[in-house]
Amino acid sequence: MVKRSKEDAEKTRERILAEAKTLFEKQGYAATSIVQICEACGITKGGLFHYFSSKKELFTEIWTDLQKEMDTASRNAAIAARSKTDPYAAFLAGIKTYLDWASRPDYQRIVLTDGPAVLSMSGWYEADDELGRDNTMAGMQYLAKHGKIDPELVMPLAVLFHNALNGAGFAISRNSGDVTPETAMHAFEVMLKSMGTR
Amino acid sequence: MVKRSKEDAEKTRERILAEAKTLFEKQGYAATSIVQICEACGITKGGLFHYFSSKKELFTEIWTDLQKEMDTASRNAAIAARSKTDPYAAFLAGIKTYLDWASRPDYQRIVLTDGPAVLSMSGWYEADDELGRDNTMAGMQYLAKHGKIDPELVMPLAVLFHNALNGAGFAISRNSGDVTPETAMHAFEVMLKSMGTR
DNA sequence: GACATAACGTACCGACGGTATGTAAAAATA
DNA sequence: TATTTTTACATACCGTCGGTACGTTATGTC
Repeated sequence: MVKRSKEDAEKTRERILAEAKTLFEKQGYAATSIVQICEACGITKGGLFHYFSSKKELFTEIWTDLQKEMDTASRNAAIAARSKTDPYAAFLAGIKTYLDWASRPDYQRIVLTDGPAVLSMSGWYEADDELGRDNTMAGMQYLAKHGKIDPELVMPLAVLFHNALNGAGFAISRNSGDVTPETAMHAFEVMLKSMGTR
Repeated sequence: MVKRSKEDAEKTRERILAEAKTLFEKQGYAATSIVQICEACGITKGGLFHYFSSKKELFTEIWTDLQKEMDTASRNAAIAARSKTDPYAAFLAGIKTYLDWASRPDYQRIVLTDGPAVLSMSGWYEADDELGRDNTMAGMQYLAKHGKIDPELVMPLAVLFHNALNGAGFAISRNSGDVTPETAMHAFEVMLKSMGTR
């Protein structure tokens, strides 16, 4: 068993991604070694480095996959919830989906906790901007278009709202009692709608 | 020169903390080695481990110091800005101070970026809760006391606002144009005061 | 002045991320 | 079908890392 077919090779690659993701989620990036990942996959380091040129690159792909999954999920939820009667419906549906994701342990650990440190902050923010913040941006632009907020504030408000959500995800997963997906969602709705009624 | 006096020892300890902080800020926690810190201090590993039992412990102390500094700074700013005419003044002054800190490179890298990964998220949140969120909690409680928001939402709203600020700090330091300390502050003020006018 | 202790230095260890190289089977080529 | 090239790994090795064990000597204490 020294060489597999192309199909098997693809499976090996996905196996590495899956096992690495599990270990990164459970132990964190730094505490997870490459050999540990290899053992979980039944291969050796030579095999892993054939597919990924570094531990960081492997992590980055896992990170990106998670972000893209979340992005399409919340985008789809927003589209599905579009309504002519309730202008906030789509935005809030996207938010709700994001909150669900942000309270998931894998998203928590990989994207929110380890991501910034591993991708050295700038890289994290670049990608996080492009993906996660689109939804909040759209929401804010909607409010601006309807004269609810100053157009100059679209960007900073989107940043504020987006990170408010990130933090809510943290608090929820911590499960310290006072913050649940429901209360967070409710609080966010209050926050958002107050903006529109001024 | 194998043994210094107690005064010198204290200086050595502070020297380690200072040099380590500089390196952690510039290169990040993972990319900074203990020997590198030692070289910057003019000592060897034996010396460093005499004061700090692990790299993580050293980092934790630097992290805690930074957080405490920021906390007292924003607390003092809030107290100094207290006003009978403007109920938001104290709260906003605290916020402003926090925004200033959150846009500092050392606070950025050490507390916001590397902190969660190194302190494994739960530890980060514990301390961050006790320190950084007190101010926002107080602000929300003020609003609740005056009937502006549902008391049940004090906690989740504090979480949302607190993390909105964290994110604003990131965006500011990234300096991508649209978000500056001024616009962020303005946006935050709008956000906060909308809550009170409903 | 004897003695314990504090403040380091020195030497070493296992584990880590990464590289260089080997190898056999699959795929491409003819 | 025979030959060549490439793919999919395994093996062996390297420098560096965080951490430990232990040594050494000046300092404080009685």
